[in-house]
Amino acid sequence: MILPHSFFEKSTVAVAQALLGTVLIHDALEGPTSGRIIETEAYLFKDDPASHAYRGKTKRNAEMFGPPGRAYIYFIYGMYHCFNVVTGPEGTGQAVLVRALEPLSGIELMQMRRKTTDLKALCSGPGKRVQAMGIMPSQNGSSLRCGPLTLCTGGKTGAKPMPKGDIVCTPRVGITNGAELRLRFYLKGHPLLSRRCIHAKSTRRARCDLV
DNA sequence: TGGCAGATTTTA
DNA sequence: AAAATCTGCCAA
Repeated sequence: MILPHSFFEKSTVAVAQALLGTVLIHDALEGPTSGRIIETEAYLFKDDPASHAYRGKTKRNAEMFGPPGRAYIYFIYGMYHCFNVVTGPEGTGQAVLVRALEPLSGIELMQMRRKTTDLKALCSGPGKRVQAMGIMPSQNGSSLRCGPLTLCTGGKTGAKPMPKGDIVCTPRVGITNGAELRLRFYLKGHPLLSRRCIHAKSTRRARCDLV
C-alpha cells in the first residue's frame, strides 16, 4: 500500500520515525530497485540551524517548501545527491533525510551502479543510496505517491510500523550547527548500518537513547 | 581502527 | 569558507 498523504502531514520528527521500516521503490528504465528504510534524520524549519530551510527559501531548497509527500533532492559536496521526503504543512520547509536502506530487490543492479558486491556498501549512506537506486536530480519535487519513486508499507512489501523500542535516537551526522539536537533515528542493531555512522563523532559525545 | 585529504557546487 | 558525503591512503 502506498503511504497516504496524511502520513506526511504529521510532525517531521514523527514522520522520520514512522518512515523506518517502510519500503522505498524506484522503477527505473534499467530495472526496479527497492529497500527498507533503516536510518533517517529530521530537518526542521525553525530553531534548527542545520536545516537548509533555516535561512529561508532559495533556488536550491525550494522543493523543501512544497507540499508534503514529495521528494527534495539536492546536490552536495560537488559530487553527491541526497534524497529527502518533504513533510509538514506546505510552505514551512521541513524534510526527512533518508540515509540508509536495507536492499530488498534489484540488488544486482545496485551492485553494478555502486561497483561493489558488498551488501553493506550499497545503501548505507545518503549519497550511496541515491547512486544505488539510480535516483536522478530531475526527480526533485516528484510525488512519492505516484510515478516511478514510491513509498510503501504493508501489503506485499510486508513492512510494518516499528515498535518504539526498536528505534534509536542520536545526534545527526556530518553537521556542526545544531549538532546537539537528537534528530537522527535508526533501527536498533541493524546489521547493515555502517559502523562509521553508528559511532560518528557527533554521536559519540552525546547519549544515544531509545525513542 | 582511526584520521584526513581530495573531489567540487551552492550558499552565506 | 564551509557544507545534511564518500573513498582511498596513511599510520599504528
